[in-house]
Amino acid sequence: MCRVPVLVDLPQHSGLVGPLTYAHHSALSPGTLVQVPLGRREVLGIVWESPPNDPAAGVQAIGPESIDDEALKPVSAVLADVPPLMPAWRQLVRFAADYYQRSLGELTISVLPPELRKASAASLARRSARLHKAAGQPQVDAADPAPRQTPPSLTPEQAQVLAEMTQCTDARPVLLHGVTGSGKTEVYLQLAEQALAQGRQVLVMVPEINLTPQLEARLRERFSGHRLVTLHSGLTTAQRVNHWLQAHLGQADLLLGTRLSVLASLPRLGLVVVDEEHDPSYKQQEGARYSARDLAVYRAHLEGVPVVLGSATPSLETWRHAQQGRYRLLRMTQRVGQGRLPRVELVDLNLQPKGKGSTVLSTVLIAAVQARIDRGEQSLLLLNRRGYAPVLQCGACTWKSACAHCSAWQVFHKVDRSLRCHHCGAAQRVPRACPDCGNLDLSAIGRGTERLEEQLPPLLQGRDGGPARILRIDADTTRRAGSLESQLAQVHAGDVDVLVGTQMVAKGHDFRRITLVAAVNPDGALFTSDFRAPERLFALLMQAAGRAGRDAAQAERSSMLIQTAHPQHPLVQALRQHDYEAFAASQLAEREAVGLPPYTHLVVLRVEARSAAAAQAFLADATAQSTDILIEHPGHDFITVYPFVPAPVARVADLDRWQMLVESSSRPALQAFLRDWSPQLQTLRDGHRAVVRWALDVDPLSL
DNA sequence: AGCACGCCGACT
DNA sequence: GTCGGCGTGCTC
Repeated sequence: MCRVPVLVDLPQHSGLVGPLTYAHHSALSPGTLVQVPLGRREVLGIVWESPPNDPAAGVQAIGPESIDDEALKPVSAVLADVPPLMPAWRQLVRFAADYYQRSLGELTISVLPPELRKASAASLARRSARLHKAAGQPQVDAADPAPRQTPPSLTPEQAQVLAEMTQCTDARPVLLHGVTGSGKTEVYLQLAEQALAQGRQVLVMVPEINLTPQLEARLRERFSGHRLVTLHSGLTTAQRVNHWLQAHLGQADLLLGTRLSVLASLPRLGLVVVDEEHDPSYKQQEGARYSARDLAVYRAHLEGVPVVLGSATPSLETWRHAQQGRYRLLRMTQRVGQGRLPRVELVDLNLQPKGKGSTVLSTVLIAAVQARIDRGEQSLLLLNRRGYAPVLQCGACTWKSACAHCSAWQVFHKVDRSLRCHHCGAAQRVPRACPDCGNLDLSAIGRGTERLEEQLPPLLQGRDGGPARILRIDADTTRRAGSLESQLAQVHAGDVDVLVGTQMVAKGHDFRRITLVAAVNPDGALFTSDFRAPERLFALLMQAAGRAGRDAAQAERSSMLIQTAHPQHPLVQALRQHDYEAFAASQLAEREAVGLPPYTHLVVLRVEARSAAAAQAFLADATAQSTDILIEHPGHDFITVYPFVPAPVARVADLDRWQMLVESSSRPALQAFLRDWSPQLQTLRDGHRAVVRWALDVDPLSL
């Protein structure tokens, strides 16, 4: 009988952090998937290395060694049809669990496809057999070496970038900083081609796969002789496990996926591409809160393969790495073809006549839109707020449409006459009269996309003298499957004059007839407490600007209009010049001055409790622990623990949310601190029953 | 986290 | 008299 260490899905607070020991008649190599009994159920496990004997821990009186062989439960089944997960993969998940403070078992099992977790050994064997059989068949693609798409001729910049990346051996991650339309994708494709030619697998990551059907189509077309699979949460459970297995078995050569694909098994990995690396979607916001971009860089480093981070507006973290020389910076400043970035014009809202209501649509903006209609071109109006109005207010008393469950206003949606909370989802019909005083006059304060859509028609005239054709695209109009596609098709067909939308229309889509992009009301993000808001706004507006003027013929007439009351703001000025680097420099200076990332490293302890008092009590204990640790360990210099504060939205769905920030200029020091603190935090579980959830967020996106 | 066992209220 | 509330305790 052999003792087999097996990782199972047990959370950090179970106290059983390492592998459990099972019995098996023969030794099993690490990485093997097994089914084991756990309590009263049968669960998926993965064979692991034996935990290192820690001499500092002294005699292990109650360690697994003390359990005699007869008491050990046997492994129920070995999933022999799935090859063991490779050492590099195991090292990656070990690092991730450690860095993001999750139990190794939980992280490791949770990144395997859900279907695999519950699949019996028998059904898995069936599935795996099918795949092997399919792989054995002469593949359609392999048998028919379709005349490989001849790569388009490269721009000088693309050629230069490729030459630099392929000719010199430089292990650093590459930041490919290229303006929208400069042809970053072609660079990815050529690099992928080289990796594939060497028999390696390629991982291409995108923020949201639904927004990049073009990229998938392009990869499939270009690499028709290779197998490409996708991995994202939109797949059915069956597809997901199939695609995962194809990657793991090495049958798939290309994996295109969202953040979760960074933890897929790719035994022949030869290249990692992270497109739009600045996108916040790469940060997981629950469970193990990992940054897929950061893990991609780490993974590439582990496996000694190149990694390319691409963006027109890199995250400041990445930009700083490039500035310091830790990443290799390669630039592409020209648009492919004769395309140009649109001219940026500012509309100073201070100079607009202060009328009521209509001020937000300046005469300049309306005239610009009308001119596009008259020429048969399209306009895109961006307003990052859905619904009709963010709040409803009584004209006679102080009543406002507050959410009963959150510290937020319920948003007025006129289409279905509802008030909806965008935080907890609570919805109700709009009251006929003020619930407090009975007054019938309720007024909508502020504006969202619905209201913009409603206000435009009287101000515009269609080309044929009829009404202008206006289409709104936001999360509300695209709820049904396929509706985004059909609405985009309308735009492409030219059945729309003016497109009104939230940020979802600014991302990815390649519009050919849009020659005007207008930011209706971007000022909010200039002065929020969210320290990353300016960075996000800049990226969004740069990306939106990229929607216009892709077509050489129209580039001359393309422009972006920014309505702002702060035309002198550095962000606005940088935008006007399409000057990412100036913007980054000004933001970095601010971050350095106030001690924010990338100059410091952050961890946030987030707590959700049934009452503010319960959250505070928990955080008070957590604070006491952390100060004790800092006193005991002089090695933990450079750590600052800040007083706990309410979260920006202090109450959501009847739970009070509080948080405390820990900051350090040294990442290793912060990690060392967390290794001490995290296990102590687990002990706070009992004694704080009113705390519903808490989590450590390492490298948080927002505070 | 699951999933037990384990004692106290309203119902076939 | 049972069905079921969720309190606390364990999982090799």
